[in-house]
Amino acid sequence: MLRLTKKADYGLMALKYLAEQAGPVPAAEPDAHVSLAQSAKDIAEAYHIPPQLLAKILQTLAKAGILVSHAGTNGGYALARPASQITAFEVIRAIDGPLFITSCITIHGACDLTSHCTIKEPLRKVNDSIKDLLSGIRISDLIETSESRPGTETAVGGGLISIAL
Amino acid sequence: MLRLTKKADYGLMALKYLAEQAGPVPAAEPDAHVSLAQSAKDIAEAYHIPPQLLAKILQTLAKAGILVSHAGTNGGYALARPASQITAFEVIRAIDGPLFITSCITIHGACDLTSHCTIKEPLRKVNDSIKDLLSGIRISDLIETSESRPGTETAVGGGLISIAL
DNA sequence: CTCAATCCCGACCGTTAAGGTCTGGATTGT
DNA sequence: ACAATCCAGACCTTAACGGTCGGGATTGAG
Repeated sequence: MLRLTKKADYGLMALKYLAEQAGPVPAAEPDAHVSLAQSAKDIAEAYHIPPQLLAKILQTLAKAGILVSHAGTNGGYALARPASQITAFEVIRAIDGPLFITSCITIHGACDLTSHCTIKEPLRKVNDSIKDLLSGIRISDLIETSESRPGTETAVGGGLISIAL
Repeated sequence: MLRLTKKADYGLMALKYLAEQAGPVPAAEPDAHVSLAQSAKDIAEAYHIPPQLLAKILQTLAKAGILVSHAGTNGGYALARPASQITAFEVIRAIDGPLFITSCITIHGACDLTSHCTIKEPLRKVNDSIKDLLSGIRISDLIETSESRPGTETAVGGGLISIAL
């Protein structure tokens, strides 16, 4: 439950990969274009994920304006913006669709049980909080975080959270 | 995506209902027993949800120690603890099972793609944050929150969130 | 100009889990 | 003894997820 789809996972991985390929920003030209084009096939191989599936995911991200694509030999995908300007939220939303923690919260705000579903409001706030949470994470945050010595069980608990109900 | 199951929804509603039935704490006896017994059938009717399904949910919650049950005529379910000591997190966990935002994070911490899944750590923190978020919500927070004049579109944005990556 | 490497798109399919039902049995108050 | 309730498990249906396939449209390279 409350699970991200694998597609979203794959999408985030791919974006991270593209951000890394761009290099740690050559310092010289900060506006040099955001990342080199990589083919779907290459990225899929790098992470051992089904190429055809990843292809579709990348297409989706391109349609959403997160990636730019280029057909032809040596074509591929590149970030449409710097990695620091792409949030996990928009990626997930682009791939998995709108984010609703509960079936009560639909696009129109109404729920099938409209009147009797007394729990809607509080959950809606949780929903928004999660949204804010994911909006605060950028692709650039994903790279270089992987430096956790294996075995050291990386104390994770640091999530400082405050929610106002 | 990232959706709570309906079962969890129903469970929360039922708990809220039980908490309300207990009354706004008679002020006199704060330790008077937490709530009156209500049959699964009654609760189901109150919210128009399938009785047999709710029955199973309540059984699950009873097994988890969140509710106490009593068979026989005028039997039913009651909160095992005061509503202020039951968190949304434990309810959801009891009903939907362990909370993993991504398929990468399993019970053993490992993921199928173990080595190449480079995104695990950051998402794990998101996971923990959501857990903390839900742990901060108690059943008692759910009641009386529903006072939002319909039509006033209740500005929701107040979720104060800070996450430390 | 042709060819190969790409991206693009829609159809298809198997598996799984969610949501819900049914049936039979075990408690317990009246 | 009986009716109301909880308990437990098998069962079914549907939809979404994860993945595959095949055909078509770009575009750079030789």
